[in-house]
Amino acid sequence: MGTRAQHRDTTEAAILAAGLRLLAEGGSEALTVRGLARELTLAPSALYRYVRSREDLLALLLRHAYADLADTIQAAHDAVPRVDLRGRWRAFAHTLRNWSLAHRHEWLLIQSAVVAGPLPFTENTFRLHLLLIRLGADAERAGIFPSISAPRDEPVIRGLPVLEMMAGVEVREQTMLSGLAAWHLLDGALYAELLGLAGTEMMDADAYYDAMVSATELLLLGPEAIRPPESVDAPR
Amino acid sequence: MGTRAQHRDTTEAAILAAGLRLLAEGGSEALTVRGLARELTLAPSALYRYVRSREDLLALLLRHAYADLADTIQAAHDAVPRVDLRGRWRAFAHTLRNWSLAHRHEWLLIQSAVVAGPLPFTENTFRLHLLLIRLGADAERAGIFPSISAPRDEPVIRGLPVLEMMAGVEVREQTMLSGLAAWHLLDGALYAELLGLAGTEMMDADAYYDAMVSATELLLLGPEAIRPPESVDAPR
DNA sequence: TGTACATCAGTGAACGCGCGTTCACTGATGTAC
DNA sequence: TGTACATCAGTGAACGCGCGTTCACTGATGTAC
Repeated sequence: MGTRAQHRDTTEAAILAAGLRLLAEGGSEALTVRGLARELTLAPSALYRYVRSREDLLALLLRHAYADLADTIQAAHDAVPRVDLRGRWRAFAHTLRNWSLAHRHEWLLIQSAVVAGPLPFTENTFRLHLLLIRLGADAERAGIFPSISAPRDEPVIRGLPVLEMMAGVEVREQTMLSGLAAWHLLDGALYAELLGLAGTEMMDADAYYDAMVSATELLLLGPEAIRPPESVDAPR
Repeated sequence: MGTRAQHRDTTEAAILAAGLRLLAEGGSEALTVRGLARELTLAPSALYRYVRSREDLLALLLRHAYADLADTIQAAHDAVPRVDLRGRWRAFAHTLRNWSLAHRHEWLLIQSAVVAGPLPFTENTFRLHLLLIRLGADAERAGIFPSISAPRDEPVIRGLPVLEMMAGVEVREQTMLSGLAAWHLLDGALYAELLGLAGTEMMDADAYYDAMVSATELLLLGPEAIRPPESVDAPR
């Protein structure tokens, strides 16, 4: 690799790093072309050698965030023995929160569709969905079926067959719906916590999230699977 | 009331109306002092007779949105007979979505904490919390207790006693936690739908939300309370 | 009923700001022969 | 190994833009006596 190519790589890395820094400090609003140039002590125009527009820049960071979140959760999930369904879900839930707290603005970027228009769906976009569907398939194999109401004649999740193909497993629609419901529950709680919505100031945040995770377990595993109170402590 | 006071009232109303229009069309970014002045064919500076700053303007609309949402849900909820616990919850859940779809950007304003700094907590801020706590109290009276895991020694919701006082009823913490979990679940689903997050394009949105509501019922009422599939159709 | 003064809505010009993006340029790195 | 040309990173000035906010002002509405 020549000097030129090397230099380009390090500059691209520097752009990504500085972009994440700006994002972490001031949110997506703070991520401006000129601000980034300042951060890198470059002329603003120089950035246009690496990026087509500000939109592009945001999309770049969005992709990075997606991939990082998916990597982190995947790793934590995969570290749990396959038979430990509850443990796998808890790894998902708690890693989701930990990552989000550590990367607030990246999470908000992912969850806010700040980047307008048709999003660039990368292969990362659905990695967590795939993780979820496989977990659901294993749960079904273990005889766990969610008591969420059955769908009508028409499928609710039209794309389910595609996801099943990608995941290499099949699940009932209800199983997938339960998984998504549980995920929504966590996301809703995280929005509230990260945005400081009304009510959050009166919560013990950690314990509150634990309670929310417990609620998702009720959804996914049913009431008989809820542990007795004294052993509720979730992994950090 | 003199001509002057009358005029002031109508102008204030016009500002609110035009503000909501701008918000509906372009989101909170579109709500600028100059844009609003244009909308009202006024000089930008004229608005400073009615509003201290742009922040103030956003806070004004935020308060309005809060009140409107709470009013709407409250009314729908109160129209259901008190004994019909499921019906009351469904009224909450479906009115929440209907209002949000009809007022996307107002809902996002409420849910995004766009207005920085310490929010002006009005008496509306917790009206839905109070509705929820009363519903929970009635559920307990009917012998329904959520199977969400019990809290530790320390309370998770430190402000619960205050809410109980405001609501004039008492509930177990678990009951409140279940209610909040259910609410988060709906909010999470709404964020996904309104922001067009990954995955939403493959859903039948109405049926999907119905499934999410069904999941919340599982949380709140337990599995034995889930209706058989054929009568699942939710009220619109 | 009339006069003198105070209040207040609205004007229009101006301020300084930071933004995204373009463009002609310089000088260094790479390539072909 | 050396020369001629092409590629490419980065510069610096400039563009037009819309923004929030201030300020001295005008003219109409209200008030006190």
